This record gives sequence, C-alpha cells and structure tokens, in this order.
Amino acid sequence: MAIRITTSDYRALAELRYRIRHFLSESDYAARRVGLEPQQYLLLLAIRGLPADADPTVRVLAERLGLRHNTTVELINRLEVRGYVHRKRDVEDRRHVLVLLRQSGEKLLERVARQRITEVHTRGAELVQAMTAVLGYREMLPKTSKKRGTRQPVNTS
Amino acid sequence: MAIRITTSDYRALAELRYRIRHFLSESDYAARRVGLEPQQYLLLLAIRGLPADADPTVRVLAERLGLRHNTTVELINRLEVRGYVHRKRDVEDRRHVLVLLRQSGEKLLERVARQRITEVHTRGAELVQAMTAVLGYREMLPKTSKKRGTRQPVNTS
DNA sequence: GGTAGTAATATCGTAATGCGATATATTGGA
DNA sequence: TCCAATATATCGCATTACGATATTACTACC
Repeated sequence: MAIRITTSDYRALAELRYRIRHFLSESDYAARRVGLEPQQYLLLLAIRGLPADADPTVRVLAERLGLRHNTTVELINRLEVRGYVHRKRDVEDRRHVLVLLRQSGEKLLERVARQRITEVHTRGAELVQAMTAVLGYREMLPKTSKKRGTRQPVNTS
Repeated sequence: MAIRITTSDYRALAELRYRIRHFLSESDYAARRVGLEPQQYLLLLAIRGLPADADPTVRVLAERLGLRHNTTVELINRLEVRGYVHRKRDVEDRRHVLVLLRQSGEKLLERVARQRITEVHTRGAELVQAMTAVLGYREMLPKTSKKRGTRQPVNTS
C-alpha cells in the first residue's frame, strides 16, 4: 500500500517550506525593526484586516491566526500591556471580548504594512512561481488509500 | 509623501497570512500527531530534503529553516536527545558539524511526509490560487492612479 | 423561574522556540 | 606565528504554544 517516498519528494517539500519561510521572514524582520514580535504584528494585522462581516473577538482572532484560544489570550495580554490594543466587553453578548486597536498599535502596524505591501507584490510573485514549480513536479500522483481522507480538523474552534 | 493604506490593503495582507497559516498548520498538526513538534519536523525535513550540493551543517540548516544559528543548535539538541538525529564532526573541516538522521527520525519524518505529499498537491493548488487572487486584487482595477500603479504585475513567465 | 448544557474567555503549569550576547575551537591567510 | 574570519556552542531571557482547568455568560428545556 505504501508508495515509496523519493528524495525528490522530500526535496520538493523542503524547498516549498524554504520558499515560504523566507518570504515570511521578511515580514518578521520588518516587524522586529519597529519593535514588534512577529506574532504581535500578525495579531494587529488580523484585527485591522478582519473581514467586514466578522467581529474582533478572541475566538475569531484565534481562528484567523491559526492558534488556540488560550495562546491568543496571552498574545493579547502582551499587546495590551504594551498599550497597542485594548479589550472591550461586547454589550450584546457579554461573553465576547472585542479586541480593539489603539492609536499606537495602529501606527506600528502601518509602519510594517507599508514596508510589506510593495514587498508582497514583488516577492509574492516569486513565491507563487516557485510554489507552482514545486507543486507541479508530479501532477499525476496516484490517489492513495481512502483511509487517508479521515483527517481531523486542525482547529477546535 | 506617504500613500494612505486602505482597509482593502490590510485585508489583503491579512487574508494572505490567513491562507498561508492554515495551509501550514495542517502540517504542524500532522507532525504533532506523530509526536513531533512542528519545528522538529521541519528540521528533519530540511536534512532529508537538502539540495544535492549542500552539506547538512548547522549553518546550512539554519539558513534553510530561516533561523539564527544558535536557535538551530538548540533545536538539534532537542532532536538529538530524543534520538532522531546525531552529530558528526566533518573530518574535512573540523569546525563543521554534520547533522544526520537516525532511523527513528527518518521513520517519523516519513510518516508526516506521507500525509503531506498528497495534501500539498491538493491544498497547495488552492493556496496558490488564493495567493494570486490576493496578490492581484488590484491588478484588475483600472490603472488610473499612477502612484499605486508603480507596482509590477505578476510575472509568470 | 430554575437548571443543565454550551460557549467564550481567562488562568496555570510546562515545554519549545527564538534571539542577542558571548565563548570556544578551527581554519586560512598575512 | 599571529590574526581575522568562520562555525558551533552556551547563557539568559522573553515569547510562543499547548493541554488542562476554571469562571462567567448565554440558551434550551422543563
């Protein structure tokens, strides 16, 4: 049943990760330059760039960041201590906590985003190109057994 | 001088991150299921999938993972303790340390990679599509505003 | 209205991650 | 030989992340 995984397969997976990682580390670096931890930048971005129909609750943000809710709570704590965001109880449903940007947070976010926007369009194209190259190296991979399809969802949210 | 960053810009950046994050977290999850931390899986993968012309030294692996060398050293330490890799001094240049997979490490890596290979081909295509959509979200707009238009179109050649 | 169950957030303990600064060993020249 | 560059390792510290558990608020159902 087990199809042998070749060195080419491993190289493709590794190369894909390498490309993505280096694309993202530009942004990590940009964040650190303005004194933000990478994850902190991502939280600020997630709030500011939330889809129009969503509220910035802890749970929603956790889902957007691909994190557990408790990890997100602590991330918010650190940003609140630094004065970049603040919490506001949702009056509609008092279980919900809305996480809102403060001026200082928005400022920092903007400084990182400004550097990223052009960057993303130039390097992003490279990344997409590299990804299609890597992904297309074996388009005709035979379908594996049915069992493999029973995968659990990543998030409990 | 500063061009205003719009909500659409933030949404695009956030959406891009969301897509990438969820694509990657599948792999984090697959790694954790076999008892590997995400980064540990990536180190094993980096070793096994290293380009043919490279040696698995600490520095090379750090570069492939996009990490500082000292972070990589500690990651290797943890994997060595668990018996998944071992170190070997390079006899050519005794400053170099070669990081080699042990059987157990290779086994675990294979289990994760096996789940990822098909996954990457299906979800990867989705990701690429989403990325081009996000990256090109303004490419379709009329190029009236010259300021914004200074961005290069995606070159797929 | 009361109660059980569900949902959202928070807290605690612990391990992994990651960096800057610094230390040590090795190599390859001047 | 001596010195600068290179490679790895160590130390201290903050951040990240998770599982388990607690607390508060809402919702059904009786």
